[in-house]
Amino acid sequence: MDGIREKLQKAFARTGLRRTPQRHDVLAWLVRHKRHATAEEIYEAVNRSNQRLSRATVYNALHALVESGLVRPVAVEGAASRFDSTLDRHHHFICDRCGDIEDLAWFDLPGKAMQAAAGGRAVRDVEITLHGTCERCARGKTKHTPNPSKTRGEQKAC
Amino acid sequence: MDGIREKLQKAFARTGLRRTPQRHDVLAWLVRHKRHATAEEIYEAVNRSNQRLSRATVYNALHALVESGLVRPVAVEGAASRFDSTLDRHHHFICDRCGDIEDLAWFDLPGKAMQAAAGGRAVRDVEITLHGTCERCARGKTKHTPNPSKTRGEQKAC
DNA sequence: TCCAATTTTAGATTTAGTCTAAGAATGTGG
DNA sequence: CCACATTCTTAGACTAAATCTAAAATTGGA
Ligand SMILES: [Mn+2]
Ligand SMILES: [Mn+2]
Ligand SMILES: [Zn+2]
Ligand SMILES: [Zn+2]
Repeated sequence: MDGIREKLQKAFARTGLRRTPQRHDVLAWLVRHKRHATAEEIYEAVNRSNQRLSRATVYNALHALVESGLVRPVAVEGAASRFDSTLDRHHHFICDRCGDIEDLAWFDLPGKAMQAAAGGRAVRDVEITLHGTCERCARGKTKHTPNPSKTRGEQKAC
Repeated sequence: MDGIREKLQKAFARTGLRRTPQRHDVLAWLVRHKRHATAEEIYEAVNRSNQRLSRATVYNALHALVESGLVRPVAVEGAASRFDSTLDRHHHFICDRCGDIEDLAWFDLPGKAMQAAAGGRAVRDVEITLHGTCERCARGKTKHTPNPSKTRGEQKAC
């Protein structure tokens, strides 16, 4: 029955990243809310409850969190990067019609083939992304908004 | 002995994409030169020999080429997308120190596991990207800066 | 408490990419 | 060949994404 606050404190302690109020708020929002948000979305949401939080700080915090492994970035062709609080290992599916990013269950790569391909390089991370049409778009129920950066309502004090 | 011109004509014919001088120039440059160039790099290079080629046209051409499968985009976290003339199937390695993108030999995914993870989604393409430290950076003799925006903030020897 | 290092901030700046509206090129059918 | 609709290209304005700056605030430790 650890609260989220304690959980995040442990996460910060584990990685050695200094836990500032801003970093905490950004990570807490990511953990609690929809994944794959853009920096701008995070800024707007967190800034609502913490008036004095600047865009630059969101970027700073996200960079720090990514570097320490608490957050994973997802690059999207021609659009703003998205961010994912990595609780569990998983892969991604990006719909090329609506731009939505969905989580896929983790599955392993053939380690031997991969190592052969990587040669002498030091591999820190493997990223697998499937591209295609999501089920909603396949059903024709598409809003055709490849750049879906409009508000999430609903935010709460941390 | 087909020249590059004939090869590209065939490629355009095969995909059904209209071959305009601008699209041809962009694709020809990609095929001939370094892969993984940004739209801006392509614009600057091609524009040198064809004074009347606009930035918008480079983007238009790249999008058309990507859509028809002659070029593949490579999204990079926090930096401009790069473009790759796809001659052969391969994967990518991105160095998180210098930002360089290197080609890796193709290897297959466990198709069964992948299909299970994808569920009902229509998968058009699979993208595998390894992240880590390239051999040059590992050796500490980095003088290249292929992705200048990746070397922001603190960068020591890389 | 004091201090140096780190972090945050607002706003300016740079970079990436799209959009617009007018003109040029293309191809098709006559 | 021409007429004409369609597609493509263009310059530059515009929007969006991300970084930079330098001053102020916060922090942890001595
Ligand atoms: Mn995810
Ligand atoms: Mn490549
Ligand atoms: Zn979709
Ligand atoms: Zn490197």
